[in-house]
This record gives sequence, structure tokens and C-alpha cells, in this order.
Amino acid sequence: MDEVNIESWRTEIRRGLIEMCILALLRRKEMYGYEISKTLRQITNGTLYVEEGTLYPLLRRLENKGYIKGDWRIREGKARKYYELRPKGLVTLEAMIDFWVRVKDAVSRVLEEVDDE
Amino acid sequence: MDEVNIESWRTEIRRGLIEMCILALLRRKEMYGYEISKTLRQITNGTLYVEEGTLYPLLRRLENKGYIKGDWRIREGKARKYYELRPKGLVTLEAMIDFWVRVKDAVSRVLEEVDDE
DNA sequence: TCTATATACCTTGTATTGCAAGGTATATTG
DNA sequence: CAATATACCTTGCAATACAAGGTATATAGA
Repeated sequence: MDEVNIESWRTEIRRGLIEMCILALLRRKEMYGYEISKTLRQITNGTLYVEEGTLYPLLRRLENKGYIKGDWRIREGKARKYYELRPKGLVTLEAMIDFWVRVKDAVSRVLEEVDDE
Repeated sequence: MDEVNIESWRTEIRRGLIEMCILALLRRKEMYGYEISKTLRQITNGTLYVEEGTLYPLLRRLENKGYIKGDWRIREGKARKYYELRPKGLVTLEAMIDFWVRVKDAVSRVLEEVDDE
């Protein structure tokens, strides 16, 4: 009857990761929203995508926290809002990566946990 | 002034992972809520903990979905609700682990992404 | 010219969830 | 007898992802 459906769970898993990945992309170079969306999808083969209804509010949240800063510019005849990583965003990104590594290891330990006590 | 605070972000990251880890623990043997909470905290050195306000509603959600099944028992003079993993939960867990591996790799790719194009 | 598509940004409403903070009840220890 | 640990539970709040809608411009093809 009802198939296994982990779609909403996948959303949960992506939660937070998107944020860290956006900061990581901006560390490399400034980018605009649409570009971030496409790049993320491409690098991760679709595993980490961001819907626009998620992306734009998220960018504003990151800006309000002082992690990134956006500026409107015209390039290639197109009006785009380019975001750059701020120092506070860099420090935050580094803290996030630290925690991410800890979480990865922690989950590995739980998943590998076998009956060997 | 305001320090970098990624506490709420950490919560985001834990989202979903807790669910997968609980199913993984129950794959090994049946456990009761309080035991799951303590075990998770211990295996992961506190990185993945579950507040009780999170745990018990979560266990009920997992049960409603047919992933696990709980039974009240008296052991060591204590009334405990033991949960066991159901077949549907096992299939789900395996799908989760598959996706988790993909996500881990995807994030690694984004984080390692350097100016080498 | 007209249309379709891609680019690029945005908003509203809904559903889901983690957690703080409260609770109950029993068993154990000092 | 008090404090602590065990073991479960509920309510209300805040945060967020997404669907589904929107606007506006540029480009390519008929």
C-alpha cells in the first residue's frame, strides 16, 4: 500500500547543510542567488538543491545576521544581486565545518555500531 | 558584540539525523526511550543528543508510520516501553543511509571546491 | 511581430519539527 | 524523609522548506 517515502526526511537532512554550502560557495567568490542555486545543483548532482522559495528568504536571513552582503549590479545586461562573504560569515562557516565533521563522525559511529560489546 | 552563535543551526543539522540514528540503534536490538537517549549521547560524545520533548513525540511519529513498534514491559522493576524495528522501518533506514552517503559526498564536494577551474 | 523559454528576483500560506518548560510516577540512595 | 535518577508524557513557541503564486527582462525561433 504505502511505499517507503523519505522525501520529507530528505528535506530535514538538507536543512542547515544548504546554509553551510552557500557560505562555502561565497568563500570562493561572490555570486548571485540564481547562480548559487544552479551551482549547488550542479556540483552535487542534484542532491543539494534549493527551491527559490527557500533560497531568497535564506539569503536575506544570512544578510540580516551579517554573514553576507548583497549588492545590485548590472552585468551582461542583467540586474543581479551579488552576495559576498563577510568576515563574520567566514568565522561562522569555519565553526559550522568543525561541527559538521563532528556530526559526520558521530553518525558513522552510530551506523557502524554492531553487536560487539 | 554579538558572538558567532550557531546553536540553532546545530539543531537544524541534527534534524533528521536523530531519526536515522534511532532506527539504526533499534536495528541492533530493541530499546526503550530513555535508553535510546542515553545511548545516543554516549556513543556520539554528546554531539547527537535528543531532548525528551523531541524524543517521545518522535518515537510516536515513527510508530504511526509503522517503522517501529512499542510494547510496555516490566524489567528490573521498572515499567518501560520497548521499541523494536519493523520491516518497513528497516527498508526506510536503508534508504536513509543511501541518501546520507550521497549527501556526505555532496557536501564534501562543495566544501573542497577550490579555485581550480 | 509574437510567443516561448530562460533568467532573476520576490511573497504568502501551510506543514513540520525541535525544544523549553512544564508535568506525573516510581525506585534508589543518603 | 529528602534528594536524585529513572522513565514517560504534553503544551506552546519559533524556525524553516516548499509549493504556488507573482513580477520583469532578455533571447531565440516561428
